[in-house]
Amino acid sequence: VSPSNQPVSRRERPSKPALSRDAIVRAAAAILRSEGLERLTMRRLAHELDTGAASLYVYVRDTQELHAALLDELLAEVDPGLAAGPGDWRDRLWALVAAYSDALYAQPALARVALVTRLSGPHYLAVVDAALGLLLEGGVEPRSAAWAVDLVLLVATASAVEHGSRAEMPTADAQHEALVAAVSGADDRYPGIAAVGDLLLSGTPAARSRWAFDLLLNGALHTA
Amino acid sequence: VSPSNQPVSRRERPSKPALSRDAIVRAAAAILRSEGLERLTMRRLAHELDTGAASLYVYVRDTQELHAALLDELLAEVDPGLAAGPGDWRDRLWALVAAYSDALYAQPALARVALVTRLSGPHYLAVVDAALGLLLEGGVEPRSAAWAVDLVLLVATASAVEHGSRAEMPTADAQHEALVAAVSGADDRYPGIAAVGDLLLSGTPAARSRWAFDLLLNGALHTA
DNA sequence: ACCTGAACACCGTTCAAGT
DNA sequence: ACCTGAACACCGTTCAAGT
Repeated sequence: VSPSNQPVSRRERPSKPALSRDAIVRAAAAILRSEGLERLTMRRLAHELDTGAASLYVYVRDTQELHAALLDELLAEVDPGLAAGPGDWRDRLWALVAAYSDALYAQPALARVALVTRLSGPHYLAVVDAALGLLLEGGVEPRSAAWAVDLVLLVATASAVEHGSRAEMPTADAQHEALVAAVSGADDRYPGIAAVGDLLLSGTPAARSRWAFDLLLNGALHTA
Repeated sequence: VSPSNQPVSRRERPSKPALSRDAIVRAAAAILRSEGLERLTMRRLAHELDTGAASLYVYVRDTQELHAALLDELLAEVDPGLAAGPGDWRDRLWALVAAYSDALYAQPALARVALVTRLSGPHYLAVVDAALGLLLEGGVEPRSAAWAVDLVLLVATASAVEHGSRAEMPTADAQHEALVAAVSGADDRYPGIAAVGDLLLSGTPAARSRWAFDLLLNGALHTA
């Protein structure tokens, strides 16, 4: 075996990186960006790294752990500095939450991960921390703030799951029309629905998100 | 072919029902109750009905449609009559929402379906209708009520997904401990988290649910 | 210690062919 | 029209065997 053996083989396949947890997460993030989480399978990822799927399990416990790592990477896009931007504390908190929402709307499949796993990555903690700081600045009681931050992020996450999933589904339009038909056909069987009528499905997603955010803040300020 | 041919074959296999959408949904519900949604696959369901998986596609578009049908069956457990029970409108709305939560907590996998598909089944509509009626009775503006009912059910659904998923996951404890460690180790890097400390993870799920519900109602009453 | 091929135990959905 | 077997195109994870 000559000493030049390894360099030569590197020159033959210059794209093959050494296997490591970092390299795996980076390659996974690249596939996520270009093809979506659905196409990011262990086999596909291993293929990209010129190895077999089994080799990945040396560095990653399972798919869920990999997804959690990718989600925290995604949340790096949310700038906690928004908490120190212009406007009053409500506006700044909204800017932060909107940035968090945007990140998840871009990857609805990862939003699902955010709902299912307990996150504790540095970027997630940075978002929680910044939001908490603003709630306290706004005069929300510490215990209310602690519980409210969870609720605000839960609503943002669940909304991203909801809308993102529908955007991906081929049957989403048919489902929406079924609901529209049910609501406009509401009569004595559903008096409450009949009473509010079109209001139930009114408003843009953006308007409803902002309204929900204001409701949550008002609620946090008025609930012991 | 003798006239007694069919009865005889029925006696030979008395458990084989005629294939129909209804029979399929009923058999699916039985598997769901006894083994959970994870084990309810098209192949498994077909096996139970003494047929091949392909035959199911005559009556059901795909797994998602089947899941939506099962979810509406599950919501039959939520009694809209709770809206007419004792107590003031808040108590009755809470009873209704708690019943909805309980149903979803019992089947977290179906709660995930509730988040991802637009529901329009009769039992879902009955819950929405009853909740709307109570909000209007409580003096919430019609538009606020229309949007708030969505938000209240979204929070209940997302909470069921969150807790149910964690109960199912083998790594849930490790994840929770990672978060506990991160929160109690918070220092200057996360001043907001350090400020509230243990409050972030305090309270039972039941206490937090009830608090979130009150916050949502207070918010609905204080948001135009 | 790290890496691998092959295997295990499955999936949802489609489709040509039968009745 | 309804039903079927077989196929298509895949999965995540484990494990004995190699280096």
